[in-house]
Amino acid sequence: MKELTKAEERVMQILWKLEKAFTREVVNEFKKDPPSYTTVATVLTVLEQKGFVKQEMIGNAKRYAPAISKTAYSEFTMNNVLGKYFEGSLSRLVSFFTERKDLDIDELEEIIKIIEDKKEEK
Amino acid sequence: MKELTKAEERVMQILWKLEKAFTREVVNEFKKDPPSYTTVATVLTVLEQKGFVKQEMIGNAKRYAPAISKTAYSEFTMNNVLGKYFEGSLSRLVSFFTERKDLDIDELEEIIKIIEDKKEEK
DNA sequence: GTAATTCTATTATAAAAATAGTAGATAAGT
DNA sequence: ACTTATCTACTATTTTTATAATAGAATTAC
Repeated sequence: MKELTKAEERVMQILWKLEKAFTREVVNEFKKDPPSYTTVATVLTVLEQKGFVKQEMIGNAKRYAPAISKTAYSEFTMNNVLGKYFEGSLSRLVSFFTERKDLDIDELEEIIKIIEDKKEEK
Repeated sequence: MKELTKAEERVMQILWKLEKAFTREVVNEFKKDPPSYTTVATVLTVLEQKGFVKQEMIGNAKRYAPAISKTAYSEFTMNNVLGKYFEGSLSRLVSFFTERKDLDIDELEEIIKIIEDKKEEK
């Protein structure tokens, strides 16, 4: 998988949210400084060429949908980040966060619960 | 803080590792397909303009060092990723990993320990 | 059924990123 | 001292990304 560019990523985030959308709908999701319709159309075309979205014709218009799930792309991104900044270790990442962020008790317990549950499974 | 471009990031990773380095040394760290000396020199100049590195003259050569720590940049990057893919929630991220990755018991326990320790503190 | 609107496809332009060559200064080897 | 190598500064080129205009097909509104 290749990395999304900024413009592409913005559009993908919208598509992941809407699940299916016409170009017009994607444009409308930009709250402020919406790019022009044709700009979005171009980005969608590129995304299709790159295999990130698929499209189907509805009447004369194309409706786009993600061809790659947000989850799959998240994993790709996280593996990159994890590899580059945490030597591929999740515990290092967690450690980093507990040091740098002021997490509240609830969040800490939530994490423990998640991990404990996983441990049970094994 | 602004995001590093790919080429910039590759150079920064080397500088973070070496802590201090002359252009030549940075070039030599590229294992395969090393870019030309002048390419690296240009990237370093840009990094300096952007404030990511600082430099000092040693004889007639510049020795570069990170002006921004890997930790600080990691945090910046993680906040971006966390915001975009995990609604800013660390527990969601951890949950994601435990679902998708086959973490071994040791790693799981390591994480619990980290979190428990933090909980103690509070 | 004609005018206005809405699409896509094609092409264009601009901006940013990546890569590197050249010139001139400096240093080093012998 | 003079040749060779090294380094920076400046400039140039190419590639990629971002943005959008234009033209023409299709659709909709009246």
